[in-house]
Parts: sequence; C-alpha cells; structure tokens
Amino acid sequence: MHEQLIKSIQDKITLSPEEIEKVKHFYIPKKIRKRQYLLNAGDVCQYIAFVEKGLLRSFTVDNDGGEHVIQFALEGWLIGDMSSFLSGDEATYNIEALEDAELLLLSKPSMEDMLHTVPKMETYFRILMQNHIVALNRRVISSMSDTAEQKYLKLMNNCPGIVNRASQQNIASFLGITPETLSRIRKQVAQK
Amino acid sequence: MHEQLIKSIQDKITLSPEEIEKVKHFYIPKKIRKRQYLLNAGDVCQYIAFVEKGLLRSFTVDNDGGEHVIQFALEGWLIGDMSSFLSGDEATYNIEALEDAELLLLSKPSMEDMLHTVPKMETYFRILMQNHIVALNRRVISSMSDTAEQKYLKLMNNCPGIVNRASQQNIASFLGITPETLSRIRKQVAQK
DNA sequence: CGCGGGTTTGATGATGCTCAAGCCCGGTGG
DNA sequence: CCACCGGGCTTGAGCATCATCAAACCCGCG
Repeated sequence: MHEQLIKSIQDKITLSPEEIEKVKHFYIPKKIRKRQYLLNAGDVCQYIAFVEKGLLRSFTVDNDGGEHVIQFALEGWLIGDMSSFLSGDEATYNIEALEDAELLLLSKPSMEDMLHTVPKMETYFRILMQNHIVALNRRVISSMSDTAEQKYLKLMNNCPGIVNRASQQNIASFLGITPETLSRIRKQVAQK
Repeated sequence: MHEQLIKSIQDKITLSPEEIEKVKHFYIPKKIRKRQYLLNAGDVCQYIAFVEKGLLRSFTVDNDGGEHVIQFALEGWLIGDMSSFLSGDEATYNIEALEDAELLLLSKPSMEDMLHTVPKMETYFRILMQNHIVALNRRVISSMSDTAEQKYLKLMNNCPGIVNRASQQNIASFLGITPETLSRIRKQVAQK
C-alpha cells in the first residue's frame, strides 16, 4: 500500500527503517473511484494526496465554462491545491479521478507533526516543490514557443503514461490545444 | 537601504525590531549597473537577490539562439535561479539588470543561518514560494487560453511598472509574442 | 438495436508569425 | 554643432498554424 510513497522518498533522501515506519503512519489511505472528486473549487484543500495507483487531474473552470487541465498525477505523484492547503484559503482547482485510484492523504496537522518528528522530510518536500517550479517554468516556455506538435511530442517523451491513459480531450486541454488539433497531430505522428 | 525588504517581510509576518535587525545582517548589499549580469547560465547560482531598486530580468537561450524572458523583478521582488541555488546544480537561467539596480544578496549559508536564528522567516519564504507557484500556474493558463491582447492587458493591470519600464522586446518575449505583434496591440489599445 | 460520448475528418477563417522596409531618436565622432 | 550610425519601434503584405463549426464515425452500453 505504501510502495510508491517509499520509493518516492528514498529517491530523494535516506531514511532508516524506523523513520519510514513513522512516516507511513501520518498518511491516511483512501480509495476513490473514477469520476469522483477529491476536491471542489471553493472548498478548502484539507489534504495533499500522494497517488499509489490510478490517475487524477486538477483543473479550473473559467468564466465561459471552459475547463483547463492544470496537472495530471499518476503513480508516485502528488496532487492537491498547494496554495489552498498551505494557506487555508478557498481552492481554485478541482481534482477528479480519471481512473479508480488508491491515495495516501496527508492533512496539514499530520504534515506538521511529521516534519517535526522526521525533519529530513523537510528536504523531501523542498525537493518536490523545487522540481515543481522547474517543471512549471519549462511548461510556460514550451506553451509559448513550441508548436502544438512539439508540445505533444515532449509530453509523450516525458510522461508516456499520461498520453496512454488520459483521454484526448484532457490531454488537449493540458497542452492548450483543441481535441481536433490533437487528433490530427496524432495521425501525422503515427505515419512515421 | 533595506526599506523594501522590510516592507516585503512585514507584509507577510510580524517580526520584532530586534529580529528585523538580525535579518538585515544576513543580506549583502550590492549595486549593479544596467546590462550587467548577476548570473550566467551554467554557473551555480550563489545568491538569491532581493531588489531594493531597479529592474532585472531572468531568461533562457534556446538552441536556436532565441531568448525567452522567464521573469522580471522590480522593487520588492526576489530573483534568482531557485533550483540552482537550492540544489547546487548549474543554473539554466541568465539574470541581467535592465536598469541600474540596488540588490540585497542572500547566500545559501546565510539563508540557513537566518532560518535558524529567526525561524519565522521560514514562513516568509514559504509564502513567497507559494505565491510564485500560483503565479506560474496562472501564467500557464493565460499563455494557453488568452489572446495576445488579453495577455498584454493582464500584464498592464498586474504589473504596470514592468510595462512602463521594460523594453517592448523584453515584454513581448515574456508574453510569448513577437515585438511586431506587441507593437500593433499597443496601437489598438491606445485608441480607446 | 439505438443512443451518446469521444474521436476523426473536412472546410473555412482568424490570429499572430515572418520577412522586409521605413522611421524615430539617442549617442558618437568629425 | 551637425551628420551619421544603429537599435528599437512601427507599418505593411503574405502566409502558416491552429481554432471553429459541422458532419460522420466508432464503440461500449443500456
């Protein structure tokens, strides 16, 4: 049940077996079914979710009712509205399961406890934050300067799992292009 | 010399006068002239710079030699290659002064000292990080779904200082459009 | 069997890029 | 003090990419 979490942590820092046991107990396991929401925009984000299994998306809905996929999360990824979680403000994102999923939830009090009892986890979260910012910066540049095809190919290289498992609509929204354009691109790419 | 810094901190957390004095001493004042570089891509980012006065930009250069402005920083803002600063890896961004500037530099050892002696500064930096992530997410959405004119108008509203002080080339690069397009947009916008 | 969501395919049009020329203005040297 | 240079900004014409709108298609499911 915690394999992915432990792998993710040991990837970045070294913990003793006892520390690992302690860390585990701060997370609450939760299963959630396809199409269920983990968070609704407007609520406060109570939990950061680590994905053990499954696929989720976070997205916003703009004034015209258009959805914009902010992020996908599959096995080994974190998802949540960080800003709402840390500040206690209303969330601006929705989070929905695209597949049946097994999650490990971390509440804010648990997180604080955990950082207190296993201080090395500070480093773990700092690295996650840092990687997230780097990824966001890359995405900004890509969305501004790459063609639709380049964006798609980069996603295929970096996250083949997402391309295979998410619907084209969601992928298109994530890439900032229309589903029709994505369909045509896939056709072209396949012919090579 | 530290007015902007103190304002930025007191905006987010409450410090006693003694704590403020302590904090000040961790920062190294530095003046830098227009066109000077604070950081070259490939070097390690030794300092996070707080801007007391002036205007800077961070940018990448892609394979074709094209520049992409990642960020501007004017009075009261932070600039640096966070990832390089925190991890010690090579920086991917360049940082250049667009105006003569007065900076307050924070090295990594100083930062660690400071967080140790004035723990409330943890919160300050966490809020900065958090705001940064929110801003990046907004920028991603904007760059994917807004027209060039909308992007420009948003920048004008959010950061009039940048629109007034940076060159059109830099603003265009930041917005992900060509200088020609920006020129035409400004003309249209002016006619209202 | 028929419905419905997601995907494909086609035709058309708008937005913004490219390339190219001209202009404005500040700085430099004669 | 003026002429000239050069960088940045403007303006124009043509074009590529991608969005829009619309129709057909595919396939799982009631």
